[in-house]
Amino acid sequence: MRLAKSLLPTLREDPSDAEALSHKLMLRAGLVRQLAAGIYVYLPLGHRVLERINVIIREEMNAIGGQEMTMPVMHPAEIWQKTGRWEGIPEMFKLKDRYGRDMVLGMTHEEVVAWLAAREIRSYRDLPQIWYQIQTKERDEARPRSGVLRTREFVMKDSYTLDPDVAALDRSYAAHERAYRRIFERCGLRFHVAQSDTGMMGGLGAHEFLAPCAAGEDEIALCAGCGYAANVEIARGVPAAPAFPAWTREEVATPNARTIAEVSRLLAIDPRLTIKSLLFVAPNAGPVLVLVRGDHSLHERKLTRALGEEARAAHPDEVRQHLGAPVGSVGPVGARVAVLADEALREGAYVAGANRDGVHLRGVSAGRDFEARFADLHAVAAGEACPQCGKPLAVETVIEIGNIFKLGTKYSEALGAMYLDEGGKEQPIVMGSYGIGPARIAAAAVEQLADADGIVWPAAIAPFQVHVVVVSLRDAGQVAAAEGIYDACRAAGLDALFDDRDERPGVKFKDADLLGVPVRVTVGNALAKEGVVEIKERRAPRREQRVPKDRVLDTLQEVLAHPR
RNA sequence: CGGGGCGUAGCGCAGCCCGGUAGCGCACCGGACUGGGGGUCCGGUGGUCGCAGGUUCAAAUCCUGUCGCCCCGACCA
Repeated sequence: MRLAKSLLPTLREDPSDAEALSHKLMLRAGLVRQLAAGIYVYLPLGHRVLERINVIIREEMNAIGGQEMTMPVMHPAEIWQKTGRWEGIPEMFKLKDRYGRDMVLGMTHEEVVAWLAAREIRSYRDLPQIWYQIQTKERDEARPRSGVLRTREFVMKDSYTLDPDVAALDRSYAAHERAYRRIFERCGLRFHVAQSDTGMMGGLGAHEFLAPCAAGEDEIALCAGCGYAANVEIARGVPAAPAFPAWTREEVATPNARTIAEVSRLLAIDPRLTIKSLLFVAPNAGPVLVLVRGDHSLHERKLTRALGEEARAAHPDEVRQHLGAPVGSVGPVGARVAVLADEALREGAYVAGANRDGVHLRGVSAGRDFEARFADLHAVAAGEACPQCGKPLAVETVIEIGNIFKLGTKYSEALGAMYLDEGGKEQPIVMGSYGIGPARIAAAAVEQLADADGIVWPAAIAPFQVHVVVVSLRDAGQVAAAEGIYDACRAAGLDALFDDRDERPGVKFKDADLLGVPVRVTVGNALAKEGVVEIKERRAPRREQRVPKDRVLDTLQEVLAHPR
């Protein structure tokens, strides 16, 4: 591609709307433009990156027997009503056709797959199947953000497995896990595979593929010792217990001290020796006093799981009503509501609110001073012990780039996707569903590899393999040599970008660094003086080779064959 | 949905408090010089100041409403 006449608008400054590194760089390097909140145009360069990622995904999906197809973006409401997902999903775009019929814009395709399977799959002999597509999804996100990382419209590779039973599903699931690992490895990403919450998809199990990066939205706990990795939503860490002083139970005056920090400072104790008491109200169970250790924070997803329903934080007047004391002075002793405590509080004696303003209780122990149900409730912090091997856990910020779910029979039963087994008995098809976000792969690669000068693409997903820069358009020798190199690259099957603009060299070099193409060939003064051009790797700018112009292609192929 | 911020030329911003001819840098167009890390000089083009209403002799500026975008949180198949 020749730059002079291409739509490749680079920006000298960071756009004011962009915060995340990948957002800034993808805008600056001319990969994308934003049409509306969470809705993006992919310009030619961005399109190329996505296509290269999609090629890798296709190869690996085909390798495990995936069959590519295309399902509709727009669906009749009926199939969603049958599975019960028509109601209660705020992200669903709903619309009506001209006759007033309800339609939905697809955010995922379990319903369509189950509908299709209900018509086309009849016998155990038809199973297993792996169906996939690379197609646009629409989700009315509450808060699109971070550029291309969280959008309302995005392309997704979604695949679905159909199996006769759970054992077969396990095999399809394992095949996907292997394929996903290969895809992300080939894309040049650092990533982790972690157990995850099955969430509203329901189902038998799930894993997420997570790429560490600063702009991430999730956190995972990782164990370097045994490889344990889990989203903090479900990760179980074992916090070290503090040294408990030999307290007898007594009241202590804590005037004007409400927060854990204030109380522990006033009493000159370790915050780990305090209990944080939070009143929640559950729709069915009513008020629940939730306890975590003073230095811990409650993870609300864990609370939801422990309660079996979603509770909300109580209003200050509700706290007073149920416990007779203001927020900050409440505690479990004598509380006339159910108490749910984090596992970390099973042992030891703590300082807790006394349900009276200005007073706390010292030496409070679960079991002796109050009754509580225990559950894992606190968000895992770095340094807690691994639940499997006891080594310290690390916590990393990550972006989800793929997920795999064992769905079970929820969708097939709702839509009548049945088959006849060997005994002639009708059985529901066991489904799995699996997603990858190509745009997130691209953004995660930018986040992980960029340096101060711009993007550094992994060779496998770079928009071009070679970036040819001619220093001076006035020098006919340079131009002829650069044209020759550009033509030779293309003839050899290398994707090349040719900066043929009449710009000063500095502008071209800055843009080349910004765009992040793996290898740059510079045709400049050294050509006339020494008969050589320069070949430089984007990721190793200090290493530069000077090669005669007829050796360029060989050198390029060598460099590209051994990235980094 | 709760909290905060911002909408002025293609991009980045000033002007707004204290009403009175809409400005700067970059980009863009023409010219001259220059040519290895975002050049210099000369001359230009380009703006319903997000939108609507109000106050006023006069509104980018004050008031009311509204739309859009960003950030934090909630949410997230």
